[in-house]
Amino acid sequence: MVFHVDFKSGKPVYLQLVDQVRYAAASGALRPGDLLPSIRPLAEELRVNRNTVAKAYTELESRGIIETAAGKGCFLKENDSPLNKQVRHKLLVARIDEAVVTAYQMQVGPEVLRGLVDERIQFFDRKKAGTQPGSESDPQEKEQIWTPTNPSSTFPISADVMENWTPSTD
Amino acid sequence: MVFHVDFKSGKPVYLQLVDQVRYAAASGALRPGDLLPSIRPLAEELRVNRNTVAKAYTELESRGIIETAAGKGCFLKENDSPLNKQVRHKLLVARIDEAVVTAYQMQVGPEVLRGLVDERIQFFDRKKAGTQPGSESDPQEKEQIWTPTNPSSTFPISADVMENWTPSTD
DNA sequence: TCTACTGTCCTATTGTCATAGGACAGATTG
DNA sequence: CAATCTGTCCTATGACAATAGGACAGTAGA
Repeated sequence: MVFHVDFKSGKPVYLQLVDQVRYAAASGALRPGDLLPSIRPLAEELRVNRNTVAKAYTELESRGIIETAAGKGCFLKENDSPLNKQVRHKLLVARIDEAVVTAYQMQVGPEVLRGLVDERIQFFDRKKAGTQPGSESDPQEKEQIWTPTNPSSTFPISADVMENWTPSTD
Repeated sequence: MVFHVDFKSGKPVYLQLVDQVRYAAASGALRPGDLLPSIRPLAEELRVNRNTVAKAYTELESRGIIETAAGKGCFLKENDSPLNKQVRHKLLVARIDEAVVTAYQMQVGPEVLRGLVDERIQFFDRKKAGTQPGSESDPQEKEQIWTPTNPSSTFPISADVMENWTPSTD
């Protein structure tokens, strides 16, 4: 698992790390039981304070995504949210609604939206299938995890998106 | 269009207003050309500073969602984002990925996710159909717009979700 | 033109977030 | 036990976001 941070993105570093772990777990690049990098070395590698990494890990633990033990390290947990079913459903619907509304404003119709959703579901599932124990091909492929481009849900949009800004027209 | 703010949500008031307009536009509760409440009266009604409302409107204008004219007021624009196609696509995929990853962590499988997406697409489309000129049934229904429950993409999750928290198990 | 409405700009204050370093505590290894 | 890993807690600080009030500017209608 290779982490990286973008200081120009405007997004807090600790949230960048949180999302990288979340996405890695969802895509199968990280599997339950996997040991995450320990705080201090990772902080040094990324040139950030160790508390920034610690904050990310704390956040992940509070979301039930990792398990942490002083003296041992941090491990990816089995995928089970600490939230009850009703709350999980509510949380998910909120994200879906956000995507649906965004699709409307991005002038993407329902059919195309459904297609994109399918595409992204497959994108994550395909990666997971490729990392099941016993079916690994190239060990290095496990390192090639994908990271979110603009995980922040609020404007101002991130730098890499702004680079492609044009005043109007398609 | 009825606005309301939740001061306990932890989400900035101006963003709450932005999302309410976004969602109202996507659902058809607000239609192009519609006049939005003017800044001062709305601020007074919501018990917030006028600059808070003004900031929301500025944000909406920068996203190409409303048009504003000093001395006249703010109007909902025709739906056309100022971003180019590539950027719009990128932004949308980011939201979709966020939903897909959330689904994974909420232990919702691909089939159920697809079903939920369909459901929410229809939810917004059905409202839009009901507000097309010439097909209105109950005028009061136009005021009954839906507002997002937890549009914030980051923990801590909003108060209304926390109320339903339980330590574990479905 | 006068009044009353509209939105805009400038500046100040407040609070919180993100980050940082020092000191502490549990676990492992030799 | 000593050394060295691991994560944790406490406190401080800098920056920025969110909100607020005063003064200004464009528009409409009597």
